[in-house]
Amino acid sequence: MTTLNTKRLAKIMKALAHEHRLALYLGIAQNNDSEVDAECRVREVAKALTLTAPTICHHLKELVNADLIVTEKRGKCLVARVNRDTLAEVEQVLVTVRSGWRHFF
Amino acid sequence: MTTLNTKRLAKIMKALAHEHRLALYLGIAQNNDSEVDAECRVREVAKALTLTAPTICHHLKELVNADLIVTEKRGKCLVARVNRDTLAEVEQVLVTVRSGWRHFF
DNA sequence: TGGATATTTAGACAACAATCGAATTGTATT
DNA sequence: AATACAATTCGATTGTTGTCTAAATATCCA
Repeated sequence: MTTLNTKRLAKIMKALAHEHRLALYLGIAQNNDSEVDAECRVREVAKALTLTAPTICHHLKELVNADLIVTEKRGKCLVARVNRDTLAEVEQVLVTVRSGWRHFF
Repeated sequence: MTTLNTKRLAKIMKALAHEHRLALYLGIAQNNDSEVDAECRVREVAKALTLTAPTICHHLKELVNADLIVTEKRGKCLVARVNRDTLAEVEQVLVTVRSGWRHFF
């Protein structure tokens, strides 16, 4: 787990900075608690977003790359779940900033 | 205070999604608690980031536009401070997502 | 093995965004 | 009013990214 410096934080933000990608992320988060996180996210969500599969694939890669989600192949399909640790890290920064911490960078 | 839908959240994220702009934001946050928030942020931070004034100006506008900061002109100079409400809103979403809320969109 | 379904890669294109230099506007001071 | 300093606007350029189609790869099942 890398330290959350400005560069890495910017990368995480960037991954969430696009409406479609954010919706994708939130969609994954939604279906995340259920033990049955075992459907084909990609194709399913693709429809909901009226985007093509390659585009979704591209967005997924960015989310993975920012450590926001992890993916796993199950049979033909791909399942994804959010990485709560990353989320917690970001939360931490926001709280810190909001409460006026001075030693960030 | 607008509702924090996907679109608006994406916009906020986008404002923080660039390394320089994030650094700018964090810099503003840093000098924020002090009652003496009364220096020329822009030119000052511009030097720290090795960017030109127009570029900083551009970034500031995006931060303002995302409701992340508010600016105020004091004499020749510009002072800025973070909008904690927006920050709190985002925090709220992250906490919500992390704890598995299902009713976001 | 062959067909069906799902994801990924590759390549192309259009839209967007970051940056700069030059010129402009605003404000204070003399 | 003139000068000096700070910020902004404008226009151009360059690099990045979201999206698509077409093709490739992977996995399951009959």
